[in-house]
Amino acid sequence: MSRNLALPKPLSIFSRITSSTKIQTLTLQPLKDDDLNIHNNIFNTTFNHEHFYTSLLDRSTCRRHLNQIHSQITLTGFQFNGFIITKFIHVASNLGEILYARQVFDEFPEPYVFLWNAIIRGYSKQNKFSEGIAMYNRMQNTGVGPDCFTLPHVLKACGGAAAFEVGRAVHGQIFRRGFEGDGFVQNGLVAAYAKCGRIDNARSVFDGLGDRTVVSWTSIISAYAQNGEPIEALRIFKKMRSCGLQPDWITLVSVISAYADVEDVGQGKSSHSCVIKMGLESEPDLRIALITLYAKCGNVMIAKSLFDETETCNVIMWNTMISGFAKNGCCNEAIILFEQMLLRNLKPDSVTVCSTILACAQLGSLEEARKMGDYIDKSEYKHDVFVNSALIDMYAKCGSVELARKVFDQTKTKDIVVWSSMIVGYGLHGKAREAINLFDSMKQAGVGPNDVTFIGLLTACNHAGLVEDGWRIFNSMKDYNIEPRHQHYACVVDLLGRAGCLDRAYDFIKKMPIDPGVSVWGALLSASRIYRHVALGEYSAQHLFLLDPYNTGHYVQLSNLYASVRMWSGVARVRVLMKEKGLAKDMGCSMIEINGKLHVFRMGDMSHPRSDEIFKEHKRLDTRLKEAGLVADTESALHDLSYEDKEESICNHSERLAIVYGLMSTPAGSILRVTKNLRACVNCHAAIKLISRIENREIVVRDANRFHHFKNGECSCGDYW
DNA sequence: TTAGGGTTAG
Repeated sequence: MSRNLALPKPLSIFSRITSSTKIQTLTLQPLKDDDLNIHNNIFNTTFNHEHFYTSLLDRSTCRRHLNQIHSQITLTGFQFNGFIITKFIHVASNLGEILYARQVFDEFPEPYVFLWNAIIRGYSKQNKFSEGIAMYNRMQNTGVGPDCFTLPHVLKACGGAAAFEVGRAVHGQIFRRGFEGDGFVQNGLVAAYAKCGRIDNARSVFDGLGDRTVVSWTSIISAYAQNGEPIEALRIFKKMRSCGLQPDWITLVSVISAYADVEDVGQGKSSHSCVIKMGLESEPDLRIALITLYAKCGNVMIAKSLFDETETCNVIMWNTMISGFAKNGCCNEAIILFEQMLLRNLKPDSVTVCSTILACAQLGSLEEARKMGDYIDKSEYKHDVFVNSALIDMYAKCGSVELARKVFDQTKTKDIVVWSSMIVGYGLHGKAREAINLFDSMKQAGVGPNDVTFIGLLTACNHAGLVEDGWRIFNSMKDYNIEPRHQHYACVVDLLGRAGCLDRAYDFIKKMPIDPGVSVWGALLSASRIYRHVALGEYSAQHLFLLDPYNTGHYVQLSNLYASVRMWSGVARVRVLMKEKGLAKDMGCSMIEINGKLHVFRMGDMSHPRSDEIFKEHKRLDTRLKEAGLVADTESALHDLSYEDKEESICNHSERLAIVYGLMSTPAGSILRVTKNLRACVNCHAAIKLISRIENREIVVRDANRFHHFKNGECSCGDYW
């Protein structure tokens, strides 16, 4: 028998060994130290060693068990028994002891295919894909050919490492060795190609399958779902059903995730009922898919109740809920959940901290960001590339490009995402020179740019008004074989439009090789509003109302454009349109953090406990501003108010209240940081510049679009936003 | 011993 290779004669000690029946009963119980002490309970000479060691290994739960079993194996001379050692490698790698498994593998003189399968499987299971592939190559170099069990494991490794070329080579071997009819191998190929993003290759393997099982269907459905084609995934799912096949729980995970991607909460809900009908609602991984679905569709409370109902949540479930909160703007809830995790002594993984960092970035509070930064600094994730790029993004979005740069400088292995995050960070703050210089250093470091790098560069040029640099950068994209996407075109339109080159912007749109989307028309409308170009503004708005009819922002922009040229009838028309669609203007809202507590203000907000003092101080400041020469521009949108009313409602804008409260509650000379949900208005921008001078304060405002650093009466945006 | 899924950064 091949698996009994090198089986030595039993040593004398084995003349007194437990009976097989006794071992059968033992397998039902967890391993105890006594079970390992085989010297004490040995009688029977018909003992089956393989059975005995398999039983012990099956019940092992830790490295200590493995150590003891391994020394027994060696002591009894079974270290060359292929069957026992294969089992050992299998169990050790399942327990995460892949290095130990490898050590035992290396001690085996001439491993045959079962042992190779076990070690390759071990590496694949532990996500050590390149090691798995390396072992596969070594196996072949030693003259051992793969069998139908080797191939699915090595294909999994190819998928995990996104090693398309290796996968294709394996595919060739499958043909040459005649495994092309094996269902397991074929499904493995579909999955491997899908994970490499080669959906066409995956599809052609699937199309060639004679016998399609639920696993085959699930493989191709998830292939489309993972590659950004959820609609095709769902179409294939329908086809599978029409062939009379019932989905199992893994199929449903992929289907629900496709519904989440297309944000079809209705169909998602019917899958949820299907899950309940099939009695699968307590399956943790299906819960994760459902929580993602509800969170992505904006039903964050349903997601939370599913989360709360779950007795023992695993890390991924916590991650799903934290990122679900963050994506729905519930940043505080996300951070609180992270803190709860720590309080319960649950160990966050790198995904958990990335999701929480994202929540901090969205919240915009530098204080909260610093806390997170300190936590990471003391954690094992200090050198994680994902975490570092998230931190760079967070600090930049929380107003401190300096802290972002500090993390950037401390990041040892800088991948493209780390470089791009920093470039995008500079872009956000209008630091175009720094962004372009960093781009040069990046190229010198041998890192090639990607599409996001260019978004950062173009945004930087936009905010700094560097039209020609931006134009040159956009045109250089083709040198790097990067196809511009909607956002890049929108950046260029914005760049040209803001600089007043409206005709050039419009020409540019006409020549675009792809259909202009919301962002492109939005940029043109915004430029038309700045330069009061009614015809172009109306034209852009027409497109926007078709493409994105429920976005309040477009209506407000058009209305402001009409108001700026005193076309009150136009303003009224837009109002009617909004009413018909059931839309209301977004309420401006600003936040400031004082001593770790967030204070939120809306326009004319009287709800703050210190409201009286705030308004008194506001009035005093207003008088000083007027004395310093500030005149409100009352010509925008508020045409149906009297001059005084207009002036009052402008002065009561939320950011002004937040700043007044900040001035009252912080020591002289300290920096104020305010976050606003909409874009800063012209009046407030002018007022804040003046406040920074007369109060001698640096004020950092994050609006919906970018950062403004106000200092000594000037703003970093150079009045260009 | 073997295949399919779910959470994360710009």
